[in-house]
Amino acid sequence: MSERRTQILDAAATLISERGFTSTSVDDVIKGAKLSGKSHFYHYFKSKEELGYEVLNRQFERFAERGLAILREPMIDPLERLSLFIDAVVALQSESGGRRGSPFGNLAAELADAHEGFRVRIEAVFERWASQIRSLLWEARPQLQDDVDAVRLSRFIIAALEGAVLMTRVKRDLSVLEGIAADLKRFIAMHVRDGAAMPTHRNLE
Amino acid sequence: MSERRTQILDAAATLISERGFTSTSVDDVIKGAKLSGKSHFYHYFKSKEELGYEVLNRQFERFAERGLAILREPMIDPLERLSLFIDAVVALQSESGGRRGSPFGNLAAELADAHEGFRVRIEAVFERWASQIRSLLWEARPQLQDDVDAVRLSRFIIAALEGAVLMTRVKRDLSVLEGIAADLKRFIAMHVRDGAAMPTHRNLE
DNA sequence: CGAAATTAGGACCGTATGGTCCTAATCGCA
DNA sequence: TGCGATTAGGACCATACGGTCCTAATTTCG
Repeated sequence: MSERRTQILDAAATLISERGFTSTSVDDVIKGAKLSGKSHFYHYFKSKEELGYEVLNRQFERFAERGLAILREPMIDPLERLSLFIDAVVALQSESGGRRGSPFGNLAAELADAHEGFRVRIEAVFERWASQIRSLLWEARPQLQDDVDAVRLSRFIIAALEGAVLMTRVKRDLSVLEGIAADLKRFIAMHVRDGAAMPTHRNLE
Repeated sequence: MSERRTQILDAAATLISERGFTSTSVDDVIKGAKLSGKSHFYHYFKSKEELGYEVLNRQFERFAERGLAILREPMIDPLERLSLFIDAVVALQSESGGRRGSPFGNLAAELADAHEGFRVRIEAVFERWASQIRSLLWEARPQLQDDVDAVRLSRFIIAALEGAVLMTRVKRDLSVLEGIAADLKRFIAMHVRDGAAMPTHRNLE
């Protein structure tokens, strides 16, 4: 992957997460990536749409590395991992100072109804995310109550986090996300088997 | 309020909730409301922005009448009301066949970072919504545990619902929302005082 | 009736959009 | 040395955007 390409993708990612896909023009991206002109851009991408798809992919990869990876840490108790993952989402959001939503939630709200190509790709992103959580819940099965529905619980976690990021952005107040994250942990703890010991009690309580 | 005006507002509300504010052009609204031309439109609204504000207001009023009103029903137990309200959100979403998100969540994701005027108005909407839930929780105080934080819980409920609507739209599957709504009720039930009887057990369990 | 509000319809403007095409300079590398 | 990939930069295009202005017909209502 050429350096210029990633430069363009990075600039586009920033712009899209700030203004949305539709409101980000190709000329904006060119300016942001300091390209010489349109032909320079179209040398690397065949259309703005394709750029958008690649940006989404990279955002997910980045999230997979910096967020979802925690869900697979082999040396940590699964439920503790889940709690650390929630912390990581809060931390990632803090980086942008509470501004800027989840890149997935943003694109979802903007394009889910209007653009089938994006909708399908965003759906795939959420599915991969949910699947990671499901695996973790499966692993934590001995500590969980028998009737825990991993599919439903994983969806609930994602929805709560996405909704929390959205509200945090609207209120411009990070403590909104922190509060919801804490409540979400309590909700998860609700599914723990009575006899099972809670991991470290640092994060889930 | 003249009939034409509401006609324009209704057409705009539909278009905006389908394609977002930015992607809805004044010409689209004119077509949708069957106006004769631009001057006809600008006879009623001084700008597209102002139209957007009024649409948002109307969406909230509609939501207040068809949704939030349930939270204030005087003859029903407060927690039961909360449960019925969640059902109402699901029902409202069903009307659009799972498509179309919350008009607030949509605008929030699209404009919260980009347009301060909208951000402030959307924040006010969420605040009024949260305040209704807080009142209800205050009313339900005797049935709730002492340490229930009404501010936090109300935010959690809204975030979960907004996130749920978003995911439902992406997956084009209403059962996602139904599942999250059910889990949300269980989370609320978690805050009920041990001794207190659950209302009808029909909705909260 | 007559004035005011509403409807109708079109011309126009400056700006921005995604995208194409073309020429020429520079670069890495075999 | 020479070839292909990259960089540079500009002209151009059809379309769309929000918004203004103007004229004239029609309706509403005191």
